[in-house]
Amino acid sequence: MELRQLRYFVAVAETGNISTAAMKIFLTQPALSRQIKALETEIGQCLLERRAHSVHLTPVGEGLLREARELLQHVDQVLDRVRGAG
Amino acid sequence: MELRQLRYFVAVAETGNISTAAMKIFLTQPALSRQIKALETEIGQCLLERRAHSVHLTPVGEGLLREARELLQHVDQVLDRVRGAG
DNA sequence: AACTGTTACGAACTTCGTAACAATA
DNA sequence: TATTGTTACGAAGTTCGTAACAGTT
Repeated sequence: MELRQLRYFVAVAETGNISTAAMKIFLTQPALSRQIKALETEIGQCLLERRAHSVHLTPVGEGLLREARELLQHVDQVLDRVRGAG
Repeated sequence: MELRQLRYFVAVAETGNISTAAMKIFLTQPALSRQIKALETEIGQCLLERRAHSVHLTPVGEGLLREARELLQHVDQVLDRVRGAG
């Protein structure tokens, strides 16, 4: 699991739509779609219900969204602390 | 900052020696040396004092070691929870 | 001389973007 | 038909290993 994938997933979850999320993070739809799928494969769980004009988080996806946000905040904390330690 | 780099850094910190750490994680010395240096560059802080037959953590490095361990535990927690959520 | 870490360069791997496709309103 | 997500394939970027180097005991 890579931090990049978690950041991508959060973007999709917040947008509810892969295309728009891809634009927000300066990526193309296919690249984003692939990374989300890779994350699902590694976790072994379905994170999104693919619908016609949007994607909807599964319960597992909702859980991961909360966890991912906390984890990414944690990463930022670490960076801030270490950079400030100089 | 990548999780991979944090894992590499923890390995070096625990071993006190890049060569041995590299073997433990099935990597070569140059690859490990580069990634540690890249981490230092990104953080903007020196993490290791390079000595003759070993490396020694700077105070900043000691701090990052604690933070990195916590963060990597956090990552494992997230994976366990999400995988168990199925 | 034997051990450490670093730098240079080409190979392997991963991710990316474009193009073509499938599905739904 | 217009919008969405997915799959295929070659290009770009990153990491890796080998080789050559520099420093310390």
